[in-house]
Amino acid sequence: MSMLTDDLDAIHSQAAELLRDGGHRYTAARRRIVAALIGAEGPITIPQLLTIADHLVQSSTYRNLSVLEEAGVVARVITREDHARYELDERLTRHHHHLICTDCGEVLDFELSPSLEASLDQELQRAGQAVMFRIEHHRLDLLGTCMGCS
Amino acid sequence: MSMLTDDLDAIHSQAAELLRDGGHRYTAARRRIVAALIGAEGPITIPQLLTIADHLVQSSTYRNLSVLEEAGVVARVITREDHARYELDERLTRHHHHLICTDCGEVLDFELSPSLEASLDQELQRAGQAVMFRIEHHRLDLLGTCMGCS
DNA sequence: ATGAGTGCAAAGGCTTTGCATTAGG
DNA sequence: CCTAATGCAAAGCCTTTGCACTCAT
Repeated sequence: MSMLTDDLDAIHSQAAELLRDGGHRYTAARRRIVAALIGAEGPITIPQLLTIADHLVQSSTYRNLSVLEEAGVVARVITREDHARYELDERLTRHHHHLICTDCGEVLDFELSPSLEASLDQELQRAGQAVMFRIEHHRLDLLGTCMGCS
Repeated sequence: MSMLTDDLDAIHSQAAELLRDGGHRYTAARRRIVAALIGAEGPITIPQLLTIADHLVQSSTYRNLSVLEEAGVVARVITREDHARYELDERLTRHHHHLICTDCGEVLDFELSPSLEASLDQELQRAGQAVMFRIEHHRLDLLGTCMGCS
């Protein structure tokens, strides 16, 4: 999720605020994590994160990603691999979906047309009500083969 | 995915055939796994599976689920938990989606209206082409709170 | 007979935790 | 100051693997 330079400060500010709300601090290590996620093309694994960003300790990074997730700054993305993937939470970016390559595991972002997104939401609400399920959000992924692997 | 009694034989037959195609056997243990999945309301974890069905050894069950998945008999479902979940593959059942309780982790099946499913597919194809991604299938889940947890 | 399948136990590998130290507010 | 955060190492936990035995064809 690469961003305009203008948005960077906004993202960091929101991250700081979300953390404060949860009684946490926006430390240098957490800022490094967020910065790395801003620069990524899509959700990245923890090994990738540890490679991209310097001065990140594995255990602290796991802990920080937990805190950041709980605070709503980042979101854990489930694919099918061993490694968990993380991205910035949609409240700091935009609602989007994922293209997951079943070959190499890489994940790309994409967006749906607003109209389809709307009718989808509508019907999902209906489907949820039918089974007394309170829907918080949905997750739509495409599984297939990416350009490099096909 | 509970089924009509009439469908049971068909499912087992298809399972046997899919396995044969891959050079595998439809053994008693594998039949027990499939039977347990037929009886489930949705994707179940391996601990659940080991509890529901008797005479299943953990390591063999893991191995068998791998074989069954590779053969296309079962599908691994990704949620957010520690335990993997499995269900019968859609080719033995029907295309459907999941309601995932973010509280207790349970997963229920549901279906979308055929018309929305169609327009969704259409737009997803388009979205995939835009980034040179060959789409095999999609995955749509609802995250929220189930009746018991709300 | 012959290779797939099984069971038990041990090992792998991602993730989490204990604990002493450091640092942010 | 005082609590959150950090680093290092060790432990956890789901899952996989080695190996000898059994079973299906």
